[in-house]
Amino acid sequence: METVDTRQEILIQASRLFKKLGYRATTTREIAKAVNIKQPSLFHHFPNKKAIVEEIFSLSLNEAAVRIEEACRRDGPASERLHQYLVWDLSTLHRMPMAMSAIYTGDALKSEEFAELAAKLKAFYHSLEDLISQGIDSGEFVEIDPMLGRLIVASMTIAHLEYAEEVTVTDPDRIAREGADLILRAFRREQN
Amino acid sequence: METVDTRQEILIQASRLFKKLGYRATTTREIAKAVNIKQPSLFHHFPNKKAIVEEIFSLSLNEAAVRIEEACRRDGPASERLHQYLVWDLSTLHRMPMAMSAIYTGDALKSEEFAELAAKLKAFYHSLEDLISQGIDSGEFVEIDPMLGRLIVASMTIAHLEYAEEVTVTDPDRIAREGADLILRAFRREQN
DNA sequence: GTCTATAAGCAGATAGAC
DNA sequence: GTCTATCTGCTTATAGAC
Repeated sequence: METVDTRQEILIQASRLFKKLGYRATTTREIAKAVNIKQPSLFHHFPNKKAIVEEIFSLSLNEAAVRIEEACRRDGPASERLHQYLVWDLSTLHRMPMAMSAIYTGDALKSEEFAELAAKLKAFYHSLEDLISQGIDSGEFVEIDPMLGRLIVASMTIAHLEYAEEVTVTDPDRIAREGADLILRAFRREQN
Repeated sequence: METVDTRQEILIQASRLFKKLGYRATTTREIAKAVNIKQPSLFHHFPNKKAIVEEIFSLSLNEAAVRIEEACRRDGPASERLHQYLVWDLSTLHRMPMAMSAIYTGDALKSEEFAELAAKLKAFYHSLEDLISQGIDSGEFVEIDPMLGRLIVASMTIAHLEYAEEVTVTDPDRIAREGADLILRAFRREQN
């Protein structure tokens, strides 16, 4: 077995355990057992436990941060730009072999140990609130506090992610489109 | 200071720490420090750390489980029964001095240690899915998997709870009504 | 009802052989 | 690249004085 496979397997098994037990409650011994290696072997692939969660996080957040910022700056209806972003986000996440909902649901980034990751996430949330504000100003969305809008988008994204992790996804693109539609329903003003 | 006050204060401070750090990551020393007592004094009020989280959980779940089941069996439009339930749920949670979102967001009930609590929550979710199914069958709600509907209701409830914990709530009833309206928007079919 | 002292166990991480 | 053995520190919880 090549190194890269073990590395990938660590990320997959760790994400599933983080989802089930939480980051702090998941021990490096449990991760190692799921990967079928002994606990100290983990430290050949990652310098520490924190680095595992950071890599899973980066996998989903780095590109998302760029794309949401782009969506903020583009022209056109805010609801369409948000919809496009959500379709990309959901289809990307649905394709990943890791249990991505673990990251946002879990306890990891709430502790001060992960202040840097939390700051990145905060910047992402700021762009999302900006985009929602644009939609409220243009009359596309109902008038809610953009912060509440952001919390709803984030929580519904996680809910949809958890749903897709339970049922068998055959067409990630279709389920991503349905998810984006559902999220926008929650605060898009009726057109007719 | 009376015993009951210290007990209550432990529940409040513990819930805030559970929300911030997660159940497993919050140490009994940290809880004790927040309450201004020493760590072993906690064990005079609660037999163990688990009992603290169980009490916070029971505070919100016991009555909720009875009420959602009643809502399932009553007559009338399912959307109205769900709305009434959500208004009660949100206004009750918004009035509590504990950080109630901690319980559902957190890592606590995912571990096997809390299998009993998880079973109670599962029964609650079952009733919620039943009520959503009724609304889909009657044409009040859009046609989605009831499981996805349940995940959305639960995640939006938590989002609204987190929102109310951030901003200062002056009128719990009004904000509860607005929250229930917003949650139902997500999958109620337009009437006109 | 709160304290100090401490037990018993488990965590993440390192050393060094193979 | 994986192993066995082990260190150090921190965790929950108990014992028993006041």
